[in-house]
Amino acid sequence: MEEPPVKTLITSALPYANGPIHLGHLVEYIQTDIHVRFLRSAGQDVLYFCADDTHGTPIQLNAQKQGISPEAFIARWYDEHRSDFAAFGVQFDQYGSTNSPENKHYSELIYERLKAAGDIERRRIEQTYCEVDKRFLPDRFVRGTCPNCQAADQYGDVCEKCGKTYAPTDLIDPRCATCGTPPVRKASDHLFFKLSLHAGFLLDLIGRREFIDRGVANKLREFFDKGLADWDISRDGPYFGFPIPGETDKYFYVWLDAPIGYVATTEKWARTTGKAKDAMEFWAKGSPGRIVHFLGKDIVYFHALFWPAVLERAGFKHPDQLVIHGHLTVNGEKMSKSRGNFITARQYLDKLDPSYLRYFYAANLSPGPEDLDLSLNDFRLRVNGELVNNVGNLANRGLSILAGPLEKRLAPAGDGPGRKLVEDALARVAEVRAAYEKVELRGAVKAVLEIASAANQFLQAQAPWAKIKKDPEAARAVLSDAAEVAYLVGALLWPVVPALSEKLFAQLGAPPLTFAGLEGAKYPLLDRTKPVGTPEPLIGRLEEAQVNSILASPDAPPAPAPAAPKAVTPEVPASAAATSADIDIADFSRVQLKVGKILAAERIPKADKLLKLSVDLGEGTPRTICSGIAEAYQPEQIVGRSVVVVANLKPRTLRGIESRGMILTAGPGGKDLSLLDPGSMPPGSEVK
RNA sequence: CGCGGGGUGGAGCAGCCUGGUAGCUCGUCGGGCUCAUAACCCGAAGGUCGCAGGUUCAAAUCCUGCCCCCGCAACCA
Repeated sequence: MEEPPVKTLITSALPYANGPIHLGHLVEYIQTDIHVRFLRSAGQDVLYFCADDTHGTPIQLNAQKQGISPEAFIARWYDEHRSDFAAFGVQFDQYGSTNSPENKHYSELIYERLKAAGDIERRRIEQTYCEVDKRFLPDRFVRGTCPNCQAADQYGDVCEKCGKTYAPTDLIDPRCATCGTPPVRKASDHLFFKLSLHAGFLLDLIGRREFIDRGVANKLREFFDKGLADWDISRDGPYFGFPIPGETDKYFYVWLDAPIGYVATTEKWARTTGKAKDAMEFWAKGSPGRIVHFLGKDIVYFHALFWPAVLERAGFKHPDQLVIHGHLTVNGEKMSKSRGNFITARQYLDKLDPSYLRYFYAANLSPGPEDLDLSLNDFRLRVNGELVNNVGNLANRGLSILAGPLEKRLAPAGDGPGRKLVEDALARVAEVRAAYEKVELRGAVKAVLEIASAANQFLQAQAPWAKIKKDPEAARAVLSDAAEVAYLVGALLWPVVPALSEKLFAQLGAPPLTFAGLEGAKYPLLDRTKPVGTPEPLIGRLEEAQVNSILASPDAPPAPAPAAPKAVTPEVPASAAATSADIDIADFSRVQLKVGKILAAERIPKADKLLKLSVDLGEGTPRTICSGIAEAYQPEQIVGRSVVVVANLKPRTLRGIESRGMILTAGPGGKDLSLLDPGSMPPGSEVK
């Protein structure tokens, strides 16, 4: 039965052009790439698009800090992102940018259509404005108390406690997140997308199981329970983004034009390749084909609510499916610079082959939003035990006899004991295929492992290395059949580790085998008249030290040595693309460490972890330093103690108190830390 | 009562939606093989599936309550 190939347009979420690609990003891109490769291998017509997300205040401010234009700033990240993805074998049909003429065009088009449909409303709102920074503060740059549930320190757009969405000016006691001063209120016209009108449409959409994971849909329903708020899609200048047509000094909010980047990148692809007239062949309402977005659970809100409603109202096609993945943890913890387990794509690539990571992610990924843990120990053991020892070794052990004493010739297909092995393996192709289709990657990997394992058992039982002495042709038959399975395994694992599969095909002297090629395939798969190639190990084993070396941070290795002072990780500007493991002595000497004596200590109201300290650094006037040690120490027990202080740290306001310096401690934090003790040296003494 | 995720042999996980032999990888112990990347194969030990109730002929799986851990967030500079 020939079905017409399904045309599928697949995207991964757009990485923000404000920092390096890290292993957390790669969960998504690798998951998506594997799915795309599978569909392609199965003969489907599939396109994979992505782009850099380039607009918004953080990028503007960071560019400003570096004294370059936002355009120059995002250009750097664009190149780096592309090369990182390429190195991991993530193959886009097109990689665009939201700061492109195509995106400007579609952002304006969609906006005009929403306006024409009566979905845009102008409202004069009071907004927070920082007179120090001379700008309106984006939602995320205002903090304050939630007007709905009184929770403290909430962002300006949505309360993390009660889920209520509101405007930044609704906050009680707001303050500027960058400079800490209380902002003033200033009126300004804003444009709203009337999301509230489309609750019915959206509820129906997220109720479809094929659209989104059920658990995620349940979570999303909370927004409806509270009442869907309209969506403010404009921002006042200064802002890095597209000017809104017909308005003065107003720009599209970054989250309006970011997903439109999917459309814009489609357009760019169409123009570049000439394979379609324009993006509307895919995105116009009623267009044939499927649109599938892969994204992380943190941005479901935008993709499942705003985005489909915007598309629908603008006469576009909304996505058919959202595949939501969880977040990456490293050694069981959230990946973060301060924990020392932050691993960038570059750091990884400097040390390890991308195939290991692609394999490990696949072996652990299901289609749901569960988090994935990259425990480095587990990573090594699993990769070695499954990919290297089982799959890799299967190919190598059989081929080396064939290529050696048996002179690279395969046996003609026969009815020997290996035939059943191959036929049993072929019988499982449908299962593997089904798992890939459901993005149940770990299920696919598991089935492949069982197939490979059966072939290893077969070789063990048949012992061709013994047979060869008396009956070389019997050995040849056994090894040829084992090679069949290796060939099959190569095909089944190609979406996961294409580089290894291709290597394997070459060693077998066989053409690439695809899922499409396996459709109705029968024993034998290999052309038995062709000689095999030269075997060599597909991929080496991972050594413990090698794996640990991808953690560049000095306090990361499971140290037998006493814990290093935790706090010395300097905050590197996001722009410092080069993340190097070691610093030289000059870097270290920039940190001014001094002995300080604690003169007074008190709790800070409503702060669980902070103590306000008065510390003598031998400077005449004692300094005020806030330190997060309240869970480990009572104020009275530390008065009079000597401590080590970072003296030249940039002052920072914590809980409204300016803290000038940092107290060094050892240990993981919380209740479990201890102050570093400089002994009896007087206040102001240098520490080095 | 902030929201979410989770507690299954020594470690990490699957199974739970659609009740009915507790499975996978690693580790441990014993054996085999020697072609292969100290790899491969066979066998064994090891779990009252967080706790307490309930429903049922039958509960890891459904219901109720409780305990604990993690994430988000943040005041860890």
